Amino acid sequence: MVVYAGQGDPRRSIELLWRGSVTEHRPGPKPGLSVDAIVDAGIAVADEQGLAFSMRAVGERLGHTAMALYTYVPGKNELVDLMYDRTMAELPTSYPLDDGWRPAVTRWAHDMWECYGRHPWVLQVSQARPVLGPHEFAVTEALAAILVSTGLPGRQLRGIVGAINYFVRGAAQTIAEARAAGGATGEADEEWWYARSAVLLEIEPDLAKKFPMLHLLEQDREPVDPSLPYLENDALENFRNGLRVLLDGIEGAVAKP
Amino acid sequence: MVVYAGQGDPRRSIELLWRGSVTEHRPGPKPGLSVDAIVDAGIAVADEQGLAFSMRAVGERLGHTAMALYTYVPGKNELVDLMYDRTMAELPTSYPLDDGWRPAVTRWAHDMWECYGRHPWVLQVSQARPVLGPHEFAVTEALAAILVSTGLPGRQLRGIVGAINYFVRGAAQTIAEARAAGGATGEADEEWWYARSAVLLEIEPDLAKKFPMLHLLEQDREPVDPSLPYLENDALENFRNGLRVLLDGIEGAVAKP
DNA sequence: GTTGATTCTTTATGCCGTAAAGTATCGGAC
DNA sequence: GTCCGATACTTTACGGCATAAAGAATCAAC
Repeated sequence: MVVYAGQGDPRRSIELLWRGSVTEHRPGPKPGLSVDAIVDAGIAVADEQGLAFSMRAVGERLGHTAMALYTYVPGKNELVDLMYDRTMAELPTSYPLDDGWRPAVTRWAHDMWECYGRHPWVLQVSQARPVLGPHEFAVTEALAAILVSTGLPGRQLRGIVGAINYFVRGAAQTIAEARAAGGATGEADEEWWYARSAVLLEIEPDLAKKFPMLHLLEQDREPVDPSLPYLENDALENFRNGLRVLLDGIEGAVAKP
Repeated sequence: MVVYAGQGDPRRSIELLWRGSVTEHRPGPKPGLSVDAIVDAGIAVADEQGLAFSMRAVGERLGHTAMALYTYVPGKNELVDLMYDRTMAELPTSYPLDDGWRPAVTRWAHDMWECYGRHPWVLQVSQARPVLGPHEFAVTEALAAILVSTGLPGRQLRGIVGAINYFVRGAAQTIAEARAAGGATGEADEEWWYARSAVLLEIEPDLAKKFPMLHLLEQDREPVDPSLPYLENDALENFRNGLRVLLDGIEGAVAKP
């Protein structure tokens, strides 16, 4: 299931996301943890195990129990929100426009793609309800800054920003989850794929005849980067070609009316 | 967390997906259930509760215990695979090309968008590892059939098929999860949104100055369909405008070399 | 009538997030 | 210096989940 962003107390969540340095504290034992440390540990655990990580795992990585985290963070959902926004802090907040908007958007998309590759669990955090954290804002601001330079009206730019986001996210998901699922069962993704399609061909031998267009689509293949495995090659090729088409569409809109 | 497709025994999964009518049975009590009935019940429950539905809920809807399901289906993951493929059966398997590829793709995208709207949980099923069911194949075959008529080479079409899929999926997710999250907390999404952004503006009053381009992007708004709530209006506008840009990009590729 | 395959229920295991209650540690007030 | 109350953290416990294991009921074939 997907973890929805921000179902807890809105004030508490937003304060955690936007907080400055914070909190001198008066009485009581000195804190052995901090929100920052917990968020870092959470990211590390999620990088290994995905969003299905447990609070116990995060606590243990910090030498404490799961319940210790609840002193700093209201619950797992809010922790995921914080992890998400922290991850977005890895990305640049502006891109040079010297060569125009197109190379800048391309770089933005590649940076985003790589960030998703480093932290695949981010793709499982709902993007519908924005986490509304500062770094998420900054990332979108960076893309918006590039696109505003096209001179297109806001109405059209909103659709474009969405399209780029969806595309990068989707393309990244294809590859990230392929890797993750292989890891989950202990199989390499290649093996998984071959096992499935072998069985499929055995049960449904005339697959190519039943779905001729899909079969046609699979023709005309050559490895983009021979050092990469099959599925990643595929994903990379689709990412580049798809992005090119999308950018062509934007170019058309800029050129026209 | 996301439910990954097909982690069980590949042979069993694929047989379930592609099985014909199946199974006379010899001794033992007559089955009170069937795979079909379970899949239907699963879809009904998931439509209400999302992918976090429990096997108990599905069993009870059929007047049985959770464990009864395991006679027919290896586990929850496989059930979700079956539900996914069954849902894809709602979509047309071909589109007329009388007016060319562009209106056909537009209709495909709208049908898909609406199907996601009816069954939002589908958006949470991993799309990385295709479920490899017959109806999923058929849906993609339909899109491929349209796009092959452009005459573009497979290399390029694969990226385009991906881009369209990702875009529709992403756009549908934005709206579907907005609705779902509202339902989860019992708030309407409008209220949720206003509560969050009110707190945000209170804590960070000069938001518009910190992210000027985002602020600029939000200008130039007018409701597409006044009968719809705010967020849905937004999503619909972005869907239409984004799709237009994407199709323009394809048109450019068709016209050019 | 008996055997054995099949359906379904019962029970139990081991996860999960987190509520509640208890313990230890400290700063400030007196 | 002593005590109060807030804070940090642990322990224990609860209800929920998927599903393994074992048992009860049902029927066809011999």
